[in-house]
Amino acid sequence: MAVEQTTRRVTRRRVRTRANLLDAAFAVFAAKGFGRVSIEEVCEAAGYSRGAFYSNFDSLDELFFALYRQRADLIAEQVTEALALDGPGLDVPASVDRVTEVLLLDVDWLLVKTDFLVHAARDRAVAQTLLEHRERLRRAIEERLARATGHTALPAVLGGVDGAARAVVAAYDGVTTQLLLDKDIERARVWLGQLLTALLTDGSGRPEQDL
Amino acid sequence: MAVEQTTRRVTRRRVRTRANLLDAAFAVFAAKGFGRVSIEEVCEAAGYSRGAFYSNFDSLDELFFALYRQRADLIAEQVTEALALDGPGLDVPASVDRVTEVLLLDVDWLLVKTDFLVHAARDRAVAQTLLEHRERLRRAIEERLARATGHTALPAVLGGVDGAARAVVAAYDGVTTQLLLDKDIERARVWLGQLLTALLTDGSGRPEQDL
DNA sequence: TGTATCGGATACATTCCTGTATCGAACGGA
DNA sequence: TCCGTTCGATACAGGAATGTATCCGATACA
Repeated sequence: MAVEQTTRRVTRRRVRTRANLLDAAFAVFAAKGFGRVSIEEVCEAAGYSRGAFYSNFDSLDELFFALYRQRADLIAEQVTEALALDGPGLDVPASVDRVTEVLLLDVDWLLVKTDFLVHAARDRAVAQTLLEHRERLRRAIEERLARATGHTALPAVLGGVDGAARAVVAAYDGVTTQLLLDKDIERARVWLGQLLTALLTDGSGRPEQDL
Repeated sequence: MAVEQTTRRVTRRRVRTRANLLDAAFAVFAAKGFGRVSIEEVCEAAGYSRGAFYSNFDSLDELFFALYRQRADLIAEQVTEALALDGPGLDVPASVDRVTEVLLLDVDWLLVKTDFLVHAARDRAVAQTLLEHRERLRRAIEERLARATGHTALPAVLGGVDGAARAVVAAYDGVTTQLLLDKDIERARVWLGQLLTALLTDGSGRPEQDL
């Protein structure tokens, strides 16, 4: 953290500045990619000088990390909420619609998240953070699926609720990759729905909706 | 391209230099990520001065592009070959083993490829190249699956051989994402096998091996 | 409202990287 | 082997980004 001290009077101005810097960073990172952005650019976009930056962060890496945490937490909450909404039956299309509303809506977030992925792939500590975020999401899915068992059967190949949840995440990641290239959100949404239906049904051709 | 001229005597030395630069770039990009690499670093790793670089490329972007094409072509060939090998029956585990031997073996390649993905996600022209590469692979898979129909049935939800091939690619992408974080190749391989089995069987619980 | 502290602007030194221009050595063809 | 061409090393100038030190206006709190 920038400026260590046992006690520190944190003013409102500081909080605002920090938030503005993070917001500006998000926009700039999304547009140009983390690797092509300088501290100055972020400051300029936020309407501050570099003095403000160094007063709040030690490096661009630290800011990126903070940015990721902020948004990832937000999204994890939203997804958990969205999954908690519906009843015990597993209405795949409805759930997918609601969740993708959160997860696939904002291509900018996908861009930044992928930047963060390649960043994490080269740094154990950062990777750990990302893995934890992913696990939180997977857990939420797992619980959702668990509530549905008894009502519906999952395909055996994946090995229980745990495997099924992993499969959902993998499908999401797979669809994301394609989406980053063709930028066709609607297509991605439909496609994810199909994939999940294929993965979460026993394959009798009868999707397990509303059972 | 660097140094345009209608006719040009290309010496062997030049070819060697170019190849060395590309190889060095691959190593450096894999280790540090495209965004954190300077032209000088690539040259140093290759044992050349910057003069050699500018004689062969105009920018780091151009080199990156050339590097991607080179490796992507190689891999597309290998995958096509691997898929052409076996008979008309669809032996999912065997095919997966053989293909992942090529696709998931080299984490360095996955790192570079993902760097290229985020690069492409922000540049239409580059994205086009990546999409073409992906389509080549998808076609190879499609043909493989087509040869298997009549012997085996695919789940209807995905909508024919086309959809099934897309699903295979998505599964691969999904597993790749996780692999980049946990670096566990064996796990990834097993996991991809399970996913594909789940996706490509009619879900009766009976994988369509050796039919 | 007064005052001590905090936050951010500004200016500066520095480092790193880029791109170009030039030159000698290596190369290939005869 | 000789010669014209090509390749890559070296030196240089310019620019861009970084991090720090300093200062003044803003802010919290009594």
